[in-house]
Amino acid sequence: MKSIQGNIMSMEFSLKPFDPGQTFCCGQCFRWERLPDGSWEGVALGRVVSLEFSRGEITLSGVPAEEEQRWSQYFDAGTDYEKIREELSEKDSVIKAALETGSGIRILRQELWETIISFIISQNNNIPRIRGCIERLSEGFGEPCGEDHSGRIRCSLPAPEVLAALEPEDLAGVRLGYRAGYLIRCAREVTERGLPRSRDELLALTGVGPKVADCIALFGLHDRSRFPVDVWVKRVMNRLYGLPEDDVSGIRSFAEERFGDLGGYAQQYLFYYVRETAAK
DNA sequence: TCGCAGGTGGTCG
DNA sequence: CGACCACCTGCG
Repeated sequence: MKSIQGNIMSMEFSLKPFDPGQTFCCGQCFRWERLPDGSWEGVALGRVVSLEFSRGEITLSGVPAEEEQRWSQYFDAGTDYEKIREELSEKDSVIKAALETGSGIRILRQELWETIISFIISQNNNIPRIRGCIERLSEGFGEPCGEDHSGRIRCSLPAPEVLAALEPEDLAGVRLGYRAGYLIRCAREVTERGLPRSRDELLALTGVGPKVADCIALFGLHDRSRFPVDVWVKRVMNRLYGLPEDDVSGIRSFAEERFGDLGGYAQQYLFYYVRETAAK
């Protein structure tokens, strides 16, 4: 266990465009939350960090200065969002409206193994429960990362070798349901074969089908052309583009045709757009 | 009570 | 190959 005692450090870097609420709530991550004072707290890259944002400047607390590079990369600082947004806005009026609503979205560069676990858990599941599962799994089997605002010790997700050595019964308390078996088998496959490096290698893992593979490829392998089609995307593609909801391959090929290499960004804007405008 | 939630694996035809 | 369908869990 690494000690972060007496290491209460912070760093600042600029990011434009950026909106933490939009970025953390567009479906890509599960371990960031808004605190009552309006700041954000997250567990990522092996640390518990708090984030404040104003006037284009991010202030990150709980991170040593020498990790600045790592964290600006996590927030995708090297990508020109103005250019991407400009290019996408020329495609059609639907994506243009979505770009307005989610003007501060960025696609985080998350750790691969974390995205694998997270999106296997996400299948046939809802967001509050996904978050709960990830917390219980971390707390029970991960490594301590630090204290959060309430003084609770937060942990990383367990490494592949740790999960590989478990049996589904060991994970009963995490309440993953049938996904516990998927996770353990997947961890064993990763321990044997190494981490996946392509969508095809992802699809060869237990618990990873087309949708989950696209999410992991997009968020964990940083393949920005992937366009994950989940129920929300089906909904928005039907409502706004008139495509049949049950034809996933039709939606995929439409997206590829329309958005090309920028499919991943388009998906995030559309996902956020439909969630924001969801007539509950 | 029952369907549904950010799907997938297994089994049929 | 494509169409079904069971599946843990928790909530409305």
